[in-house]
Amino acid sequence: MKWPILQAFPSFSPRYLRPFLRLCAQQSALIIGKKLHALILTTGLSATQTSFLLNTLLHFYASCGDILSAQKLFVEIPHSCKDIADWTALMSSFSRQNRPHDALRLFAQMLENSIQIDDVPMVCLFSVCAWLRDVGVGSQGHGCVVKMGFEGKVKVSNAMMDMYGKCGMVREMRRVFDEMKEKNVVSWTVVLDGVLKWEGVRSGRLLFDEMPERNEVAWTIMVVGCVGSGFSKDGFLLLSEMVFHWGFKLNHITLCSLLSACAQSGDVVMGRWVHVYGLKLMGTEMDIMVGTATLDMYAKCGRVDTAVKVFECMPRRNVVSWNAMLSGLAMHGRGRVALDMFPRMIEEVKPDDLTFIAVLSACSHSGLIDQGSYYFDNLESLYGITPKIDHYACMVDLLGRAGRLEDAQTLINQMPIPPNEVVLGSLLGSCNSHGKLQLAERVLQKLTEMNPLNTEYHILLSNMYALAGKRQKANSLRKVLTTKGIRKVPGMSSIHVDGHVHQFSAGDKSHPRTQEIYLMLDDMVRRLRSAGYIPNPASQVFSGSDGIEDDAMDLEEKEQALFSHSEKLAVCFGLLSTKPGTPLYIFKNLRICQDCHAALKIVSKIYYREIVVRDRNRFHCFKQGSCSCCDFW
DNA sequence: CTAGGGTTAG
Repeated sequence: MKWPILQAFPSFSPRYLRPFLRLCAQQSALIIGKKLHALILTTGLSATQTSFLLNTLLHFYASCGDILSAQKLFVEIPHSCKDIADWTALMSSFSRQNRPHDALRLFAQMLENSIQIDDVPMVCLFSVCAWLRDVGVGSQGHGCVVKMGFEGKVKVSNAMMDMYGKCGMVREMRRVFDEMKEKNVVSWTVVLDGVLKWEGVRSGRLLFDEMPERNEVAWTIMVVGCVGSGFSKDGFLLLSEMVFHWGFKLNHITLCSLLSACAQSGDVVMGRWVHVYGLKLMGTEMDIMVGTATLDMYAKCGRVDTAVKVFECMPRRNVVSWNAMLSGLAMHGRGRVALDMFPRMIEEVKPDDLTFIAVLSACSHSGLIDQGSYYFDNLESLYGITPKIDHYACMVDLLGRAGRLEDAQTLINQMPIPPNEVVLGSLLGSCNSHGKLQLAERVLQKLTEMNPLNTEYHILLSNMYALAGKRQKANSLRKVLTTKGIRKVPGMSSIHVDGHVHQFSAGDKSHPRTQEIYLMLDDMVRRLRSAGYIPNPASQVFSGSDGIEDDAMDLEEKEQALFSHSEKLAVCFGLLSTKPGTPLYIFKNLRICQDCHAALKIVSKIYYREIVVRDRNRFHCFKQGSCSCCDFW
């Protein structure tokens, strides 16, 4: 056997092998490392010599993410040679591979085995708790830190603050921060992230200005925080200051986080800027991750055609890119296109379970029942994928939307896993669209057992009662909510104009241009009526989405309430603040209401405007009197 | 022959 690699070692001994294995670990060169491991076992090193290498090998496998091999070595290492670093290597490997519970179990075993814990596993513990949002275990960890006197270790405190921040315990986080004698950029950055998330952009900005030192991470977090809270203009100003004044270069991680923030908030203006920056930085050799984030941004900002273009221009694509593309098409109701692309996908990459969530939801949003059933039935046999609860949820959705509620129920009964909230919530939604009151009652019962705090389901059923003329039942159901003191999430619609996000709630009068908006609304309703639109007060009760208590209203009031739904207000503002003929892009946090859906179809026609609405479920593109969802939602 | 393990930005 000739191994060129052997010639690299003047003497085949741990002394030379160890640095080589470390290099493999650093570079994640799993194959080469494995060959070395094989050599070590076969080349006749003495048992003592080999045992000197076991820890290094463990570290190598742990850092390459080959947990199985790492675990095997962990068992093989004799007790006398196993120390804290070996435990920590394995634990951090679990945590990096998204197996937080295994990491926690290992930590518990360390305690059971009376291993003297030092600061490093503590950092790892907090990172796991942060990921799990488990402040219970996290604060126990805090206790350990105090007991063992690790508070002075900056990294430990940073990880601890991150844990508190991720869990929403801002006060705890700040307390730790204030008591730290020695802080570094990371400390400030962690706190900045938490404050932005839980106390808002204003407090975040104050903290940001106070920071003694800001690296590109801090800047990115600040910009993302602005964009995420609708402060688009401030975000953009900060981004240009970061790049042009301070000369920070954006790397692919920064680009991805910015793009994802733009996708979430619907900020296509900044999204485009970031896209262009990426193009200049990388040219046609666009990084796969950045390319994927870019197409995802365009899709989620309502520009699905641009998303397709970006996708087609990517020199290489992985399964994530394909999944993003397919689910983008699904959200836009382009189920047919998505299915046509699928054969091309399986030539390029191996589909995973997310792929089929995209495919099934594409079928569901486009009413392609047969195709959906086909893929679902063949998941295992053709693609080797065991259906998970989310796939069942898609199928229940698909059947339910199509009115096949019996089939949906049968499927739920056949599931090997008990149904979760998503599955039943989707079934309830279908009961609603198909007027199955009795089934809805049963489903609601189960849903309330699962999640007593969710108001949406009660409102849905209460609206169904109201629609069926059972006012008393409807009201008593609503009373249940009020006596429990639970308030529903208010419906909000927003629109980006000139770098600002304008947000509206139902009947909102807080906008500086309220007067003009309501004049426009009057005009709109008048023109809608003459175009044949009949307001549907039932859907005021029915939609429940924009939340106006409606017990005592007469018909006229109900109509008025209907007219001032948040999405209509946003459209009116859009009509009067953008150039004629330009499309309007509206974002709504809940599902679009049925009356608004009917109204916007006509608006798109009589105002010659394309109106794109992103609601919680999908996109609706209103154009010349019809909607891309084909009324199939 | 004795180092090796960890935090923030998808």
